[in-house]
Formats: sequence, C-alpha cells, structure tokens
Amino acid sequence: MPRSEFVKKCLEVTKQAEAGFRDLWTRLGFSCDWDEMYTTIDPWVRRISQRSFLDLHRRGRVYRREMPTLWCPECVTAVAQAETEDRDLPSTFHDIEFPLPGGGVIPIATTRPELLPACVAVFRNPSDGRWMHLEGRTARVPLFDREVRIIADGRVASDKGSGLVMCCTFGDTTDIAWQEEYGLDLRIVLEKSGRMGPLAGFLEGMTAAEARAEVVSRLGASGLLRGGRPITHAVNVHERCGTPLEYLVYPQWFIRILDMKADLLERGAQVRWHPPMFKVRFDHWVENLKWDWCISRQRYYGVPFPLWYCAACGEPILAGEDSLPVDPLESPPPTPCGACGSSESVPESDVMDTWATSSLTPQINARWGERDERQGFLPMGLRPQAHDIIRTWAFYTIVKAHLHGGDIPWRDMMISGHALNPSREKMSKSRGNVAGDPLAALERYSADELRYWACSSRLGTDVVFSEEVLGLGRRLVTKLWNAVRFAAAHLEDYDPSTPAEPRPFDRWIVARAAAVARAATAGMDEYEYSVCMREAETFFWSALCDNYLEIAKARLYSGPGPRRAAAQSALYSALYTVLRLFAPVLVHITEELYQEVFRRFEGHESIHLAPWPSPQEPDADALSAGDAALVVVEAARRYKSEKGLSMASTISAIRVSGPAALLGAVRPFGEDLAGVARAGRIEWTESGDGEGIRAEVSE
RNA sequence: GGGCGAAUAGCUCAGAUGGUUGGAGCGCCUGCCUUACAAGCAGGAGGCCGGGGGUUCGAGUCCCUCUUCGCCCA
Repeated sequence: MPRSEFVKKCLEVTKQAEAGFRDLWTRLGFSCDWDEMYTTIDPWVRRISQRSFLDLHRRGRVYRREMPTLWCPECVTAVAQAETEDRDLPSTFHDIEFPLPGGGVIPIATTRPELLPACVAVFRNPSDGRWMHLEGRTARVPLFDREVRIIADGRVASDKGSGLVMCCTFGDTTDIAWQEEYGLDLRIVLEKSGRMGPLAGFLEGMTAAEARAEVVSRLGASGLLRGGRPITHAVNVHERCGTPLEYLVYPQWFIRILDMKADLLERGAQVRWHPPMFKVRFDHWVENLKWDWCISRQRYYGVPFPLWYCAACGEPILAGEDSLPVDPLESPPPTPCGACGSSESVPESDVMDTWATSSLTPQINARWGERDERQGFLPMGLRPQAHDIIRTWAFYTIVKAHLHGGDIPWRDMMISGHALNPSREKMSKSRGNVAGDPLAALERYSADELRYWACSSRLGTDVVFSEEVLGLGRRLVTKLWNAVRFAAAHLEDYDPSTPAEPRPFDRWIVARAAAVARAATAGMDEYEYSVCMREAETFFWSALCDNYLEIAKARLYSGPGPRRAAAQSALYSALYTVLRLFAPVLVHITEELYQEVFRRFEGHESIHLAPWPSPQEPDADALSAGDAALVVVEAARRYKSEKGLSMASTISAIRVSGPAALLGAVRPFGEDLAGVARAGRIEWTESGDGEGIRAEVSE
C-alpha cells in the first residue's frame, strides 16, 4: 500500500475518532470552536510542517548525520524513547576472561556475550584499586582476537561484576556516550533484520539469542568462561511487544538546539508558568540537554521530509515551497541536483517525528505562511497541558516559536496534573490500569459531576479518581437545583427596578458574595479553578443556604412589602453571583438554572456569555456585623439541638450581651434574628469591653 | 544516580508574606419531618501537622537531615 493510500485510511479513521471526540467533548461541556479542528495529517497542516522544515533548513538549523537509534528487532522499526519501558527480566551474568597481550587474563562480567564481536574497548573505574595496573594497557577480545584499549572512566560501577566492563557498538547508552567521547571504532554487528551481520564472523545470520548461546558454548569449550550467575535486571523494551531494544546506527535529521540554551531559557522566562514551579522543570531540561533534536523517524506514517537525495553525490534536494505538501516517495524532485547536476534521485523515506508537527500548534492556528494567514495571532494567549510533556510539547513549541518567529509561542502556561486510579497510579491505556473511562463514567455520572471531580485538586497536582468526590459533585448539583427552585418561587414578582432598602443581613450576604467573588477571581486569574470552586461552594452551602436562606424565609413569606422586596433583591444578587462563579465548572446545571430564572432579568443569551462577577470591594462593616450577629443564631440552634427540639420550635427570649459598639452593630439584626430563632423577644445587655457577642436562650 | 513534588483528623484535602485554643467535606456519635432540599438540617467527638535536629520571644509554615510515596529523567 503506498503511503498516500495509507494516509487516506488514517484520515478515515481520524474522521471517526474526531466524531467520537466531538461527541464526548460536547457532552462534557467543553467550549470549543469546532471550525478550528485540525489533525496533524491534514494536507494544510502537513504543508505548514514541511514549511517549518524548509525554513529551518534555510536558516542553517538542520543537519543530517549518523546516530545510534533505538531499534526493535521484533517489529523491525525504529522506536522513540517515549515508546519504551523498563522491565525486570531474568538474564545471566557471564564471567568472561579477556587475555592480556603480555600474559594473564582479566575477568569481565556481561549479560551480552553475543556482542563480543562488537567490543571496541574495556573500561575500568579510575578509583578502583584492583585494576590500577591496567593503566595504558590493552586486552584481547576472546574468540575474535582483536586488541582493544583499556580506558578509565568514572561511569564504571566498581561494585558490579569484576569492576571491568566491555564497551560494544552498542550495548547501552553508556556505550554510545563512550564511543562518542573516546572516538572508539564503530563495529556494528547487529543488522536491521535483527540478525548478526558480517562483522560478527562465525555468528553471521544468527539472531541475538542464537548468537549468545553459540558464544557461551564456544567460550566454555576454550576455557575462557569462568561461570555465570542468574540475575534479574531492568531491560529497556519496546512497550508494544516487550522485545529488548537494540541500538542501530542510522542517518538522522537533527535541529541544532544545543547552541541556544541561553535563548531558550530566556524564552522560558518570558512565559508565565502556572503553577510557577513547573518552570524549574523546563529550565533543568534545557540546562541538561545533551543532544540536538532528532526529528527523523524510520516509520511509514507521518509527515514526510520534503526532500530527495542525489543518487550520484548524495546531496539533499529540497522541495519547492509551492509543491507542499509533498511526498517524495510519490513525486519527483523539482530540480536536478544543485551540487553535481545529476537528475537521478532517491526519495527520503523517513518521516518527521510527531513533535516536529505538534510543536507548531500556534503556527497552525495562525495559518502560518498560508494564503489565509491570520495576523496578530502570535504569540497566543494560553497553552494548557499536563506536566508530563513539558520537555516535549512545551519545550519543542518554545523552540519552534523562537526559531521561526523570534518570540514566545504563548504568554501563559497552564500545567495540569493527571488522573490517577484509586491505587494512585497514573492511568494510561497502555498500562491497562484505567479505572475511570470517561465514557463509561458518563453513563453513571453527569458531566457536571465529572467536571466537579476533575476540578477538585489544585492546578498541577494529580487527581485521584474517586467515586466519593463524584458523589459530592452530585450532592452539590442537587443542592443548587433545590436552592434555585426555592428562590425562583419567591422571585416570581421580583422587580429589580424598584430597589428596596436592604436590611443588615441583606447587606451581609451581598458583601459575603462580593468577598467570595474577589477570592474566586483571584484564583481564576492564576488559572486556579479549584480555588474558585472551593470559595463558591463554601459560600453557597454555608453562608447562603444554611444561614441566609433560613434568615430570609421569615421576610420572604411575609407577603408583599419592603421587608420582602429587600430579601428578594439580596437573594437574587447573591445567587446570581455564585451561579456565575460555578458556571465554568458546573456548566450544565448553571446554564439550566440561568435560563429558567435569571435570563429574563439579565438578558444574556447564556450564563457562559454573561459577564464575570465584578470583584468589588466588600462592605467590611456589613461583613463583621453579620458575622457577629450569627453568634445569636448559633446559640439558638445549639440550645434546641441540645434539648432535642425541632429547629421550628419557639423560644421565648434570647439574651444577647456584648460591648456597646458591637452590640450597637448587631442590634439592627434583631428582627431577622428573632425571626430565624423563633424567639419571642431579644434582650440586649451591654457587657464589658474586650468580649465578643454572647447569646443565651432564656426560657 | 539526578530533578521536581507530596506526607496535616479513620478517608480525601484546605491551610499567602512565621503570630491567639490548626479548618472543610466524607465517615462516626447525638438529635431534628424546619412551608427548597432527610441525597437535608443542627449539635458533637476525633489531630505530639511523617521522624530528628536547628533558627526565632514564637514554627504545620523557614533551614538542615532522615524515612516513605508519586512523577519525570539518566
């Protein structure tokens, strides 16, 4: 199947997946502009991705060279670091004797005897006293009879095996580093097919496992094997098939970034990180970069490199800007070789790493270089993403914005955590430990309840999937429904145009709402949705429902008049404020309640289009006086509770005492206090200064 | 091995810039049909703030160290 046809199939699958996502996201209440959807394999996105490559090539930022690559011999493909995982596998630690040219032998322990033909050096730790005498000497590789240097390097673990290790092409990442640093030979014995090649001599044609057995057997026969110990060690395997990965050397395309760490750190500093601690991760990642960015992948599917190679001299021939997107496997190059003039060419069959395209999200949204390019889109406002891909998505996006536009890609970063399963592990499909499939959960919990759960933890921290928290969400949604239903019944005749003189408790609840709106807004300014939710929830449940509604009832039921009108006004205002604070999270219930009760007064098409509550300065006197007055309510409730009485039961009197100033502030609450406590009368007594309000029920 | 984070009531978590007796919800106990909600309401019990040092008049909060856990990287 040609790649173009495969891409077509992928686009079909993408269509279905897209429909699925759209359905799920709509149900979850995401606010998306569905006209702005794109996939990395869309023709115009492929074009922007290839344009990016050409632009970087023009700027001298890309180069090609041979590099060790992770390779899966089972799947016969290169794999990315992100597709690997460590597994503890049983193996055997073989002790092999390497003869020394001047006589004698040194023991080397290895789990990879089949790599003997690839051995290019022996390493010792410079501080290991046992092997000081090997300074400057050489050793002979058994069976293959080659002489290799013995080199001292601090990375050798003295406590493992004999303290001597062999360095092969390539056993592990340390071998790669040593090869690079000490300019060691490249002896590639394992080929793409997963079988041993000509350099492996008598092992040629065998798989790694077969070769290992053969080497062990021959070493045994020649008396160079001292023995072996079974061990279990961590092996880097392909996550799909579990096959231990090998390193192959293959030409790769790179974007040069090591020379601009300082610039990248500066760009990182220009972005506002929420929460700020994640900037440190970015900084450390940049500071510790060891390699340039390898963007080529030996895979079938992906955005192709827009280039061919001259068959005669090997020089790359780049596609013309007007031919993008181009697949060199299916189109000829635009010109003969610019270097030697040959018209014979070989297409580049590699594709670009997915991050090479995903790093262009801002440019894609801005239609960078397209006919319908959007001006003023860059830098964009916000990148929301999770913390696991700071070193990939965030980092590469910053790299590209810096290289292409000399700017940051966006002004704000909002870094969220992960969903953990009840055992506190990160849930992922490949690990098979997903406890809360969102679609399945939607069958049992509403979108608002799920959103409530998702917003229950602070920004940047992981959130454990919890039926309990989902239940709390359900409780809150129900409570909102009931409270607004109650309010609606008392707002039938509410007339905002004739303002009533507010009573002290009316001022109190409105001031409380203002204080909460301020705190919630401050949270939202830092993208701390959980702070907004917590503030709104505490206010709604405790201040508004448990206290104000109970207090206002007496007046609300009292029939038309200024007493009732004042309660209506405060109730309406406080409820509308808190409803808007809940709206970003509890998207559905707040919209429903808005439409039913508030829309006819406010006129906005949706609560999600209504203005955010303006964070006004709360009336501090109204707040403190109301808080003090609540002491009286609490006293009445405690009294009734202790006597086992209904809260509806009446009491004859409450004696309230306190310092003159405070008592004076609380006195205006008297009517409401008597009403909510069902007290016949309230007796006010001045007491000495320095005490708060005290209240006592007198029978 | 390195980086980052976490450790507070039985459970899940809040606790700027150090400052009186450390909070919430769930769970638990005791009551209450109260003209929105019993999926509710009121009251209550429950905490050497992971261990050990240190700074300070004063530490859950700042510093050092150890332990355990999570994520990322090598």
